Amino acid sequence: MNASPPAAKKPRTRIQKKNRKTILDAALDVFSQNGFRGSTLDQIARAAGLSKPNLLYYFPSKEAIHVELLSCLMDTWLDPLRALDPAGEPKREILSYVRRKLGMSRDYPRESRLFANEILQGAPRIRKAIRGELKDLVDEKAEVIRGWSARGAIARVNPHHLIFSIWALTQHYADFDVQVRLILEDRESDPFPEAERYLETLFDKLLTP
Amino acid sequence: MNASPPAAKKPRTRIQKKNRKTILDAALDVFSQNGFRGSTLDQIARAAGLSKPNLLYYFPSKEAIHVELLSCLMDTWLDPLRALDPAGEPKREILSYVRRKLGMSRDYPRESRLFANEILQGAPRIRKAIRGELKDLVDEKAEVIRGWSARGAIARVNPHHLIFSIWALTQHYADFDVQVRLILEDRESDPFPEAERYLETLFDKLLTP
DNA sequence: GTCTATATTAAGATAGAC
DNA sequence: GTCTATCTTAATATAGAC
Repeated sequence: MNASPPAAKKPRTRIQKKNRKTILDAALDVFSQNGFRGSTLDQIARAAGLSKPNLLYYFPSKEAIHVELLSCLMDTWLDPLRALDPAGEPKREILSYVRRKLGMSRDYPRESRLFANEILQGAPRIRKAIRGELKDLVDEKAEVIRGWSARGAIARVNPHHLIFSIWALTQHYADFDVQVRLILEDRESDPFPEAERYLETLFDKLLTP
Repeated sequence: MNASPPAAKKPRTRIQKKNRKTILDAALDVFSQNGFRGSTLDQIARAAGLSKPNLLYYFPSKEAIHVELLSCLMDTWLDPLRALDPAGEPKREILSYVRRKLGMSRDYPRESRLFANEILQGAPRIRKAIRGELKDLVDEKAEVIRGWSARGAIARVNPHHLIFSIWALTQHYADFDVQVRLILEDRESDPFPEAERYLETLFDKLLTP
C-alpha cells in the first residue's frame, strides 16, 4: 500500500487564503508549461513573488501543490460535460458541449496543458479520479447519447468515441497551441474563430442522421 | 545568440552504430514517458543496459540524445502526410491518410508522446522544424486539399483545420492512451478497431460534398 | 570502449532568527 | 508569517584506470 500524500494545510485567515491562491496560480503557470518534474520550487516562488520556504509554509511539498491543483481543477474541467442536458434537443446539446469545451481551451489553456502533461506521463496522480468520477460521468452521458442515437434523433455513433473526439479536437487547440500558431502564422493570428466554424460543421455533419 | 548544441558523434564502426541505436531506443522509452526534464541519464542507462559514462561516450550530453531523437524521428513522423497523393482519388486519399496516421498512433505511441511532450512544453527544440519543413509540407498539402474542395470532389472545409483535426483525433489515441483505456476498461480491451471505424465514418461524412 | 569513482551543480526541504 | 542560511539528495558530467 502507498501512503497517501500529506494533505495541504486548510486555509484559515484571509491572508492565508490569498497567499494560497497566489501560489496555486503561479504553480499552474509553471507546472502547465514544464510538467511536474520539469518545474522547480524556485520558479514557482519567483512567479508567486514569495520565497521558497514561504511556499513550503503553505504547502507541505512540491507534490502537494501539484495534487491540490489537479484535484481543485478536475471539477471545473468536467463542468461542460455535466451540463449536457438529457432533456435538451440532442444535436444542439452536443454542439453546445463542443462550443463550451472549445471555450475552455481558449480561456483556460493552462488547465488543459496541466492535465495533458499529467495524462501523457501516465496519470500517476489522477488515475483514481479518471477511473472514478470521470469514467462515471462519461458512462452516464454516453448512455444519454446512445439513447438519442437509438431513437433516431442523431446519427448512430459510438458514444464513447464521440466524447473522445470532442476532447481531442477541442483540447488540441490548447495543448498544441504553439504548433497550430506556428503553422497558421501567415494566415490566422487567432485560430479559434475558424476552429469554432470548422468543428461546428464537422459535428453537425457527423450527427445528422 | 544561442550556441547550437554540440552535434552527436558520427557513428563509424559497427559496434558504435549498434550501441547508438540501443541508446536511442532506450531514450525514446524514457523521454516519451517522462518528458525531457523528467528523465534521467540513470534511467536511460539502465534501460539500455549500459553505464552512464558509456552513454556519454556516444553522446556529448543528455540534451544531445534528445535532439538527435527528435530530428531522426521528425522525418518518419511526416511520412504519412507526404504520401498524400495529389493525383489520387480525393476522399480515398484523405481517408487513407487518417488510417495511416491512426496506425502510427497504434504502432509508434512512444514517438507520438515524445512529440506531444515537446510541443506541450513550448517546442523549445523543434520550433525551427515546425516553422520550416512541417509548415511547408502542411501548406503544400493544404493547397492540394483546397483544390479538391474547389472542384467539388470533396466538401468545402478549411484544409489547415482539416489537417489539425486528423492529427488531434489520431494522436489522441496514443497520447491519451492511459485515459482512453481506463474509461473503456469494461468495454473495449483494444480501442483501435472501434477508433478506426469511428474516424472513418466521421471523415467520410465530413468530406462528402 | 567500458567501467568505478568523483567533481559539481541544482533542487527539495528544514532550522532558526526576526 | 516571512526571511536567510543551510542541510541533503539526486543528477549531469568528467577523470582516469583497465
